[in-house]
Formats: sequence, structure tokens, C-alpha cells
Amino acid sequence: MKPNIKDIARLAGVSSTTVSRVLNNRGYISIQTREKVQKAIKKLNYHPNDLARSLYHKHTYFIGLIFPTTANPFFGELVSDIENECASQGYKVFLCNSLGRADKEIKYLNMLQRNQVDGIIVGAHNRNIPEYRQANLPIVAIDRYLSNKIPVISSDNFLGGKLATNWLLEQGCRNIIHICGPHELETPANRRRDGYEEVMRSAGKKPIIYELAEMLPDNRTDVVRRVFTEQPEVDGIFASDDLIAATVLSESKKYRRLNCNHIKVVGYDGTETVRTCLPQLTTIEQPIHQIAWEAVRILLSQINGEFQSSDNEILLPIKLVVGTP
Amino acid sequence: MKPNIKDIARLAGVSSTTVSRVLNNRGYISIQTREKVQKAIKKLNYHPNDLARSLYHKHTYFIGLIFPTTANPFFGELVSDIENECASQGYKVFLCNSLGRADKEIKYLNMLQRNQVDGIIVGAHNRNIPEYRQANLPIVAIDRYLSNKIPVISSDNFLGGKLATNWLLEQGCRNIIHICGPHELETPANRRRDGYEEVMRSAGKKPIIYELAEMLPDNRTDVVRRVFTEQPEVDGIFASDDLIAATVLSESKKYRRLNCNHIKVVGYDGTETVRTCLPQLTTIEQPIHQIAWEAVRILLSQINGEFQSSDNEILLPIKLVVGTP
DNA sequence: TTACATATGTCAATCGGTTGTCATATAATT
DNA sequence: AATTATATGACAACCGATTGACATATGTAA
Repeated sequence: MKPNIKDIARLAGVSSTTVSRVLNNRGYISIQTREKVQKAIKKLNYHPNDLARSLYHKHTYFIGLIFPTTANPFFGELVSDIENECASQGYKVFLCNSLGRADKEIKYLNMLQRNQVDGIIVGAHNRNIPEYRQANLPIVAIDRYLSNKIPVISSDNFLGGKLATNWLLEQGCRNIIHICGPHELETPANRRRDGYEEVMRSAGKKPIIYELAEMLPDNRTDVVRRVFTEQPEVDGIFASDDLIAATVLSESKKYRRLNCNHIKVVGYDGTETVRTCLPQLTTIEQPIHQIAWEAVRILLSQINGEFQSSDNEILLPIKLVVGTP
Repeated sequence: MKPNIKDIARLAGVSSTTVSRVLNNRGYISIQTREKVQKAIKKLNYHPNDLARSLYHKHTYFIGLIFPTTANPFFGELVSDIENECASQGYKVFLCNSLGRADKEIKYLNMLQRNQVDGIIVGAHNRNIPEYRQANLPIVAIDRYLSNKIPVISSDNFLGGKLATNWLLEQGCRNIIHICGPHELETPANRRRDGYEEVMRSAGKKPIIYELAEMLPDNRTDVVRRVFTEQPEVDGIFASDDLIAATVLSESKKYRRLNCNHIKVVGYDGTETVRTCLPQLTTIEQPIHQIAWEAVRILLSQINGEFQSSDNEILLPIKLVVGTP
């Protein structure tokens, strides 16, 4: 059986109050007693039960992370950065992969509340989920509006869309198409599309948009192929994430064999992984470290009751990274 | 303040024992009472405190995941799959990114024990850490020997190394070099290198191995460049993971401008992400879903006291995936 | 009428710590 | 000698639930 504080007290020949005092550095403790206790702790390989502690203190140092999936390199990097930042501040994270399913998301939210998390960081992409508003809990959203009380961290999606489209124009593209992920209401990421539309209209061109039904690999290929067959004149594509852009590149290679068109592509996210695999891809780089850092900072400020309403909406800068030739 | 079971009892006009009976479906409860209680739960947005429950039952349904980082697509996909499988069995996961640092790993192990996890899945890559043996806890390791009592899940690294090297030989490569990650003791992943060495020796060739000092992007580029300058005759590279392989590809593109060598490359892992970005890369595909599934299955069998010693070492099949032309 | 199933309540112990209050004892200071 | 700082223990309440034992109602079936 796992030892408890009484076992330690017995072995060290002291009271459990004294053990608690050693563990928490409170009150007077002689060096001899401290050492006796620490020796007993080592000997029995004792680990104080943090659940009991948390129960008493009503503070768990748990944080819930709800994201679509760490299998996507953008979320994989973001979650890794968030977890690091949390760990360095003494918080532990529950990972929840919602897989784009609203029902999973609601179940996770419920689970996190039952487990008394101190706060939640949400980057999942589902339709409006009212449960977030009722959850009377510190929450931070990444690239998503949950309610007007829940702070949002975004990077400058609108500017990103504009920069991407402008770059394609500068490269001499005449027929630029935008391919984006499944459309959701009130997602700041939709502003990428707005940026694209604005630049297109300013240039006197008609925006053409293709939308994925779901965020699946097969789906990406299907849509990209449809673009190539339905839009034979296309010479520029702005993809709303790098994996779609990668699919465009590989499909266009096959296509190019039949057709000598050159197609310029711009992606979105600029993760380390995709930059390593496809350095030739031009992309809009999101400041992942900064997003993670701000999300944790704002969540902890809520948890510690120091939230500034100026932090209710954070817009971080993006950067166009031109691919290596 | 958050409501507790007594608040629900008071509002529903019943005793807290009755509320507990409703929550746990025990004993006799009339439909009317059940409805009164459920209405009170909804009204107060009550979430039973699972920490208190866990404390009493000595069972948390928590599982700790210790991995290098979800920023690496292999671990990102693996962690996502593991989390999914856990969630579908009612378990919640703590995510721990050790970042290849043994000190972090030990701290995480400690933290997980203090938080009474029911078990741990370790995929981190550090030197021998004796703390795992003392931790009197169900543990499963992925591609790593922790102790003879801790079951290991691996894919067939030795065969992978052989298949990769053989393929390069079949492609007509004469000077095949192996680049691998930082070398650790007793890691089954080192068998990839053994497979390479065996095939090379059988072919009467001398194995040449370059090793990364650390798993960092800059490091990869440095080593790859060193290979190109120090081994001008190289025409085949077996990289021990896809990101190294990707770096070889992109560096060789630059190199090819100065030198008309063609270099064939084989990577390792075959993640969805890298397959999407670099479908032309030949690679050894690890069965990520299966690894995740087996890891969870074996961990839960330990937790439920149904562990079969035949599961002490699981070897899963790998597959050579030839890149698209 | 007796027996049993159904329905609910009271009460206390338990899980593993934390913390405040009091008591007590030794040692160091004034 | 009186005061104060140091060191430890005993005890109980508390955090929020679970559970078993026991009491006490009904309602229903034998």
C-alpha cells in the first residue's frame, strides 16, 4: 500500500503535525527532526497526496487544454509551448483532443470542471457551445470567440490574408483562389478569408473560395483536385493552413505533368515542422511561442484575480515568410 | 462559491445521501426524487468534485504521459492517439513534455505520483532514470527500456533499419550513410542503426554514422552539411527520423546546384504530417495507431491487475513506404 | 396479517492531508 | 529569576464526497 503521512510520522518517530510542518516549511523545526522526516520520506518513497491538499486548499494547479488534436503540427507546437509555460509556473495540464467534435468538447469541459481545474485554454474549433458561458471559471480562447467575457488571443489573421494575397499578386498571379478549412461562425481565423477578399476586390478581381468539409487528409486532396479541374486557369492559391498548401504543392506536381502551368502557393501557420519539410513554401508565420505565452499569462492573471480588461482581446503580429527558391 | 453536494440536497429538499445515491445510481430512488435532484444540479450548474471521489476510492482515472514534445509530429500524433484511446476508456491524461531533459523527466514523474495517477506511459528519451523502478506504479514504455519489469512497446526497429538500407542499395546507392538522433543507452530505436550496420556489412561496405548532439532544428542542418562536405561521395542517406530526412532533402537541393550528385534518402516514422508535406520521401512507417492502442491496453491491464507477462515486450510491424516519384 | 420490496433519512467513519489552538518543555536572553 | 524564542505533540475541524449500518416509513404481494 502507498504510505501516507502517518506512516512517515511513525517511522520518523514524530507526530503527523510535525511531518506536515516539514513538508510545508511552517513553524519551528529542528534540523535533526527535519532530517529524520526526510529520511523516512526517502525510505518509504513517500509522495504527499496532492489531491488531499487540493481538496483542502480549493486550488488544484490543474489547467485544461482543449484543442482539436496535437497531431496537427500547429496545435502540437502550441500545446507543447503552453504546457512548458504552465509547468514552469507550477501548473499541470490535462490534454483534451476534441477532434473537431462538439460533443467531445462538451464532455471534456464537464470532465475538467469535475476535476476542479483552475482554468481552461481552448483552441478547439467547434460551433458555438453555450456551456462555456455557464462554466464559472477562468478561460482563455485562442483564435475563437466563446463569449464577450472570455478573452481571445489571435494573431493578425486579417493582415495575414492580405499579405498572402498581395504576395501572390506581386508574383504575377492572375487567378488566385483561396482554399480554407471548414467554415465556422465567429472564428477570428475567418478573417484570413476576409483579407483575401479585400485584396482581391481592390485589385478588381473576383474572389473564389473553396472550403473543406472536414479537416481530414483525404478531404484536402479531394478539394485540391476539384480546384485544379474546375479552375484550370488558377495560377495562385492562398491556403488557410500549411497542410492544405502542402497538398496543393504535391497535387500540382502531378498536374504539372499534364499541364505546364506554374502555380504559386502561400500557406498559413509556419510551424517548425512544416518549415523543415517544405522550406520552399511561402507562408504566413504565426507567433506560436507568443500565443502560448500570452494565453498562459492571461489565464493565470484571471486565476490570481489580477485580470486587466485591456487583455480581453490580444492581437499578435504575423509575418510573411517567403519560401527558399 | 462552487456548490457542493449539500447545496444540491438543500435545494432539492432531500438528504445528501439521496443526492449521492442519484449521482451513483445506487439503492432505491423514486423517479420524482431523481428529477428533483437533477433539476437542482442543472440549476446550480453543479459538478461533483472528482478529487473527493478519487480520494475516497483511491482511484483517479488519471494517466501521465511523459514524451519529449508534441511539437515533433511523431509524438504529436502518438500522444493524440493515446489521449483518444484513454478518453474513450474514461481516463484523463496529464501531458508532460520532457524536452529531452532528464531533470524535467524526474520532476514530472514526481508530480504525477503526488497527483495519484493510476499509471504512466513514457516515451521520453533520456538516460537511465532509476526513479522509474522505485515508482511502484503501472508503467508502459514506448521504444525504451526502463527496467525489466516495465513492459516496452516498440516497432520493429531492426527490420526497419534493414529495409531502409536495402532499399537504398537496390536503388543503386554505393555510399550510404546513416544519420541518427542523439545516442542513448538501451533504446530500442538504436536497433535501426544495427539494421543499417548489418546490411552494410553483408554488402561488404563500411557503415558510416553521423550522430546529432541534440534534437534541435539547427543541429540537424549542421550535421547534414557536415555530411555533405566530409562525405562528398555520399549518394544514399538513411535518416533515423523524417525531419532529419527532410533536412537532407532540402540541403541536398542547395548542394545539387554546385554538384550534380543525386542523393537517395530514406526517413523514419511516416507520420501523416510528413507524408502530407513530403509524399516523395521514402520512409519507414511506424504503426502509430497500433502503438498507442497497445500502450493503453497494456497499461490498463496492469491497472486492472490483469497483466499477462506475454505482454512484457511487444514488437509491432513497420512498413517501407516508397515515396511518390 | 405477515412479509417484502421500495424509498428516504440520520449518523459516523473514511480518504489524506492542513491548519489553528493549546499545552508543554527546553534553551537562550535579559 | 523572569521572559522569550524554539521545538514538538495532541486534538479537532475541515475540504467534498462515499458508504455501510440502522431506522422508519409506505405500498404491495403472499
